[in-house]
Amino acid sequence: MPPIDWLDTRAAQPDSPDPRPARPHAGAGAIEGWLAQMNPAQREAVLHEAGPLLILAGAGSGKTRVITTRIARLVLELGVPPSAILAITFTNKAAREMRERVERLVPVAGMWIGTFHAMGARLLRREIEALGGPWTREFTIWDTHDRTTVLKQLIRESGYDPTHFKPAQVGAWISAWKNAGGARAGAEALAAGPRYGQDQEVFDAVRERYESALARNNAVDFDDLLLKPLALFEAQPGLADLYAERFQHVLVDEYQDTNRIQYELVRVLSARHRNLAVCGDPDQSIYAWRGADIRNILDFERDFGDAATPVRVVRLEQNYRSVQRILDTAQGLIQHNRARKDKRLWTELGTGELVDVHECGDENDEADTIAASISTARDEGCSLDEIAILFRTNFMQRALERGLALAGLPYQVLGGLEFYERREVRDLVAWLQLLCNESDDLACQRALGVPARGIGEKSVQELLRWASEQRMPLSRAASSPQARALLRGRAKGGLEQFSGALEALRAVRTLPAASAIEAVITGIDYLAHVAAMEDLDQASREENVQELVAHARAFDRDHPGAGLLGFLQDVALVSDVDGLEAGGGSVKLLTLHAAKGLEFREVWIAGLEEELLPHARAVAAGEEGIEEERRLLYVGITRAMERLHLCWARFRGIYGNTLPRRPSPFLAELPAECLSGAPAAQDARVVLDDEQGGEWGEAWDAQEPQSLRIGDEVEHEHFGRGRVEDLQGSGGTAKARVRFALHGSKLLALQYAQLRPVGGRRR
DNA sequence: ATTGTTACGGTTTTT
DNA sequence: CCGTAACAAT
Repeated sequence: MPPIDWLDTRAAQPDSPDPRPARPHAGAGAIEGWLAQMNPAQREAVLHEAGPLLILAGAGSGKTRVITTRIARLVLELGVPPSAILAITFTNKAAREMRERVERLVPVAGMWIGTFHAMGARLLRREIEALGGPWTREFTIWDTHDRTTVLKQLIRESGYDPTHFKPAQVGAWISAWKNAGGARAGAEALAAGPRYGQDQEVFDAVRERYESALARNNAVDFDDLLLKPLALFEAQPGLADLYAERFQHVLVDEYQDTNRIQYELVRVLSARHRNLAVCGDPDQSIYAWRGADIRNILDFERDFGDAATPVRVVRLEQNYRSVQRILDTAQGLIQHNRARKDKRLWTELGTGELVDVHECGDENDEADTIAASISTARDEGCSLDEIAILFRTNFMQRALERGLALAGLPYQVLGGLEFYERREVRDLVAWLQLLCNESDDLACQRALGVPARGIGEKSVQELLRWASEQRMPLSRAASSPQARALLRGRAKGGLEQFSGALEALRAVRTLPAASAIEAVITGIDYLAHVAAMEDLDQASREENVQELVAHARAFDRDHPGAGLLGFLQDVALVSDVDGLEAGGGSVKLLTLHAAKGLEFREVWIAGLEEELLPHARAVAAGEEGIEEERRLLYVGITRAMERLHLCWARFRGIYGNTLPRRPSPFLAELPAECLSGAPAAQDARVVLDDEQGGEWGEAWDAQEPQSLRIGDEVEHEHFGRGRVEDLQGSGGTAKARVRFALHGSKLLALQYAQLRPVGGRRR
């Protein structure tokens, strides 16, 4: 088996047939030119040579440019071989971008650039067999979805009710436990993990089963991608030394978002040469909820510096992205965080226009407002590519999409996991996983029913039972005549068909990804299967299949030699497919989290409302939660280069109910002199200043429910005229269902909605 | 075993 | 409201 090291072998130029074309790269002299365009702080960060380096980089301060130039200089002037450089990013998108930008400057062959998880996967592909467990280098990566599926079975097997112990929740708990160090030590660490009272016993039992399922299936989950390398390094210091020796320079981006395990990995990998450069912005730390520990960056100086080699700290505060007004707005907001090192961004890009605050009727009105304004911008020659709409939670996406579609504006959703969640994609991926890793029972279970062969739930259970008795993987059991004897009728024939297909396809594991997928599609006659499932539009299913093949082809082109296993790894780790799509000419829709690291000429942030931003659950978590939400909005604001629009709606449909909303308290924290459309901010102030009273208080005085009758004509300030269809509750909880001419039927809380009776009736 | 129906529950954010 | 999941029917 050839060494699996595909990230090393990526072609320098995608369109070139030669994997290693001799590209003209900048000579050493070019460095002077790059440095000349930089500010002193940036230069300092680039030129720093040995020892730990902390780059505190504000939003838009040219951080990526500094890192890429720094890498280029290491190679060109200090003669560091590319293979001695490890650059870690937080998202795949960032990794891709960094690789592309470094590639333009110097040869990158042999350089490790990727996310923590990709790095872990890569390391394990080489070394997992040294760990001494049952894993082989063909291991499967189980994603969160897979984990949930497996847990559901295990919870049931353990005699518990999956509706009570929710698989996803148990999975989250197991993940937290593993990351808290549970898997690495004994009772002491066990106590360190979060505890769940009397459910603890159940969690522990399921967790143990889950871990042995991973081992039995030759699978690892996302957490293992970080934990196993660390365990490996701890068990075999010699191996750790080997890597630490290799990586003369380690660079970590978005360091404020690293968790404890990542911190320790970085520590091990940089231990020998101690040339660790980290880069981050505490104001943009938005992942505490998944274990990121902001102390990693705050304590960096103490943790990695000593008297002989103190940490060099560089602060990048000149912003090259946004106009001053946007920076002032962001600054005004973030200043409200208490736990914060002060920092002040400045720009030479001019003052810019005021930030627009839009007060909308409801989520559809919000979407229409945004769409209408973007239409106008387009007519004035603005490219849609440069416009983004950001939102807090995914459910908001739908209304926004609708508004854009209605206005005939092309859009693209970024960062959605959708593609790999599609059934047909998962079907094919399951087959591929199984062909690479015959121990993967999960993939096998799925593949057994693709296409439908008359092997139902019961037959699968039967096979599983027999397989586990024989201590063999499901896929091998499926090919065994003894197992076949357990089944009868249609299932028996189906199983024969299945094992035939499996046998015939066995060889595809060594093919390039695209060829392998095509072979599977033919081998199991998948397109006929797709055509047979007439539930949704099968045209789009076929398209998805074609798209998967196209992805594979692109992967093969970019990573020659990586093969099917490499592709599957990419599929497991890369959630955003957008980089591969032709994304030209469309408005971008994305969550605030997904927006980090990106920039757009014009940015819209929707849903600046109480309970949404800051999110109710963050608020419940206390002041720290609110501060993280504030940072999240800060990230959103600082994505904008020229124009920023903030929206909130007086009503929003949530779970089918239209609820009255209040503007986000964050709006009141923005400097008034930066805003236009100020009423919203004033409203927010009223809310903050005086919870009960003020003009709003009056408006909220409860209406007499008796004053309305079913059938009454009423007028609503945003929805216009409508007729009362139904009344329910009384007093403060009284609600009326009103059908509006233009907005359909809404359930309105009378306490908040100001319904004016029309047609003579007075209250 | 597949299909159709109904009930229920869920929405933070992601590698 | 919507999508999924458990259930019933053929």
